[in-house]
Amino acid sequence: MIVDVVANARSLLGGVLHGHGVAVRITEVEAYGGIHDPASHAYTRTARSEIMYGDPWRLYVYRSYGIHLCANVVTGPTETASAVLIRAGEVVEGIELAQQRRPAVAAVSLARGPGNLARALGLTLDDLGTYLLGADGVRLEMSPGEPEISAGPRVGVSRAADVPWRFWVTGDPTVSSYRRSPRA
DNA sequence: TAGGCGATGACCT
DNA sequence: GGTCATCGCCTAC
Repeated sequence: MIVDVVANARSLLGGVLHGHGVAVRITEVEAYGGIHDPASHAYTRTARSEIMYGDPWRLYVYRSYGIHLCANVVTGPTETASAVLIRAGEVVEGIELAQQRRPAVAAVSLARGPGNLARALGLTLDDLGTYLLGADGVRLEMSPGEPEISAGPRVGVSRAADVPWRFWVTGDPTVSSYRRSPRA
């Protein structure tokens, strides 16, 4: 199960996430091992994390620091609450719309960082629970091959801060920079 | 029921 | 590179 979420996180790199009129090629992700991972929201089962215990390939959107939204793919299997946080991507469709949502930002930074990515895609809490392999709304298009991948510790987590479950496309300019939690 | 604290980003130096 | 805004959620009374 832990191995699965890591494999799923890696396989999401290079895939394309379609939002509301904007699509991004995923360049950076983090794996969260659900009930076995102290850094995961699902480590303790609450109303907020309930969605992650359900069926896989659903969208988990949560609010961070009161303002930002972050997007996760629930990867299952059911009851393990494994999920993959989408941290960054490259806008490949609907650049004009993304720039409209994020004025005065360089193209390479449009979807750099989880909060920025969610904003570029136009995600809201209404998208919570969307089935990502469906035909409508927010959807995920898997990539056939795997790009060259680098790994490192996850950004901003205070627990399990040294677990190298952050994966990114090697050398890609849209990948966000590493910042360790001050409490780790 | 109240207090503390983020899976962050923007802005300032 | 460092600091701070900001508020919903979780945990402990």
